[in-house]
Amino acid sequence: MLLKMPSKHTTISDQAREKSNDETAEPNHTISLREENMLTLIELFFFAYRDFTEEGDEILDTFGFGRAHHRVIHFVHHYPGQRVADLLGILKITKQSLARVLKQLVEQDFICQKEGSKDRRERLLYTTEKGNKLAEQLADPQIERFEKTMGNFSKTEQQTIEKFLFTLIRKHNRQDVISLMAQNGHFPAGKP
Amino acid sequence: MLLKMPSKHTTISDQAREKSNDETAEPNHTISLREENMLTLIELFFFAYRDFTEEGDEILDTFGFGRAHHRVIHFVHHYPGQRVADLLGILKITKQSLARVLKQLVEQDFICQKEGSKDRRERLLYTTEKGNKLAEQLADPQIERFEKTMGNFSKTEQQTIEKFLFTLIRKHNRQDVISLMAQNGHFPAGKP
DNA sequence: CAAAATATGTCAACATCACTGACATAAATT
DNA sequence: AATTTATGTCAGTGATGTTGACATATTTTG
Repeated sequence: MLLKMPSKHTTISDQAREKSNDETAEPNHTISLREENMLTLIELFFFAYRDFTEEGDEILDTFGFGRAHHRVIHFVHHYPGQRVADLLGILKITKQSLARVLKQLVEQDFICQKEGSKDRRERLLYTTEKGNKLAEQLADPQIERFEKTMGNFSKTEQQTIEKFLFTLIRKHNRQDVISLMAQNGHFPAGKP
Repeated sequence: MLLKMPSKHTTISDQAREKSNDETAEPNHTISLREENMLTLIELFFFAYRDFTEEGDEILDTFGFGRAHHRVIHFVHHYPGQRVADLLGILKITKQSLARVLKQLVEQDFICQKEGSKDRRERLLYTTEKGNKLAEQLADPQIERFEKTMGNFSKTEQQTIEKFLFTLIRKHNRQDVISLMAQNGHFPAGKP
């Protein structure tokens, strides 16, 4: 299934002609070029994310898991020792949404829980060996895709891109992201 | 709810200490710095998209709509005269998923359908006046957010960012995106 | 023209993932 | 001792996605 695929009876120029003949086909009179450019970026962002998430799904299917499992196992793997509350803050989902997914991952031995040493109410989350394997299997194609993409850009450009992504994060969430990534010695949008 | 929020009894340095004392807390021995940098970008991409999609939801709630409605009305508004099949290719969802949402939007007079002039089987999709209003109401905060973000970058950097997003799209989908955007005179990753 | 392909719509059944609100337990803090 | 916190769990609900089958109208093709 394709977008506006030129076919025998409908070429792109046909469509353009059709559109210009149509009285209801010009809703964007009031849109400035600047806004139009932003819409292009917004749509590219949508398509990029659409494609980005598409890849892991086949792997997940073979385990009977979905994207929610992916996200949980990714963040537990990359930031071992998270509390449940931390994960809720990262994923911005409710406790019940997380609980269902987490329960499955623990029962099937992808994730294990350890009592907090200071606060024994806490359940610190770690991936098991089995979980590590799955996490890496899921991360590999995404890493590869980003490596390929970033390979097209200079170091400076790569910093621009990192800054762009960081700036898209809402202000009130940025410090949380920085704190999280600092756990692995990473500092988005400029190393200290 | 926050990420690893420093609280009275658990500071970030406490957590670091706890982590380094923990024998299961070092799963990433085999990960290269390059891969680590990619994981940072991947997570920033996730957080950026998470926050990006978050904003429209309050507006949508007041109409009893969800993100699926948003996506449909956005693309119909910005690219008037799409066929149903085109929309399926853009959103990459199944006919039934689209049908449910589209039906609601048509019934409630946000979108109208016109018989194709060449092929009368086609239902070309357009937004109504009511639909235009909603589409613009939904687009405005996103446009504003991107304008603010992009305002931090030079023209050259902005081109880098556009190219980055375009390159993240899977190769076999890029031509479709180009064809789509060409309908509005836009050419991602380099004007011709 | 008759047959095949195409565009769309629709039905039933189902899975995932999100939500809310209420409540329980254990442990820490006040 | 009372309160707050971290977590887990229950029941119910809704949005969004899936598959597969089938119907209709229309266009294209042999």
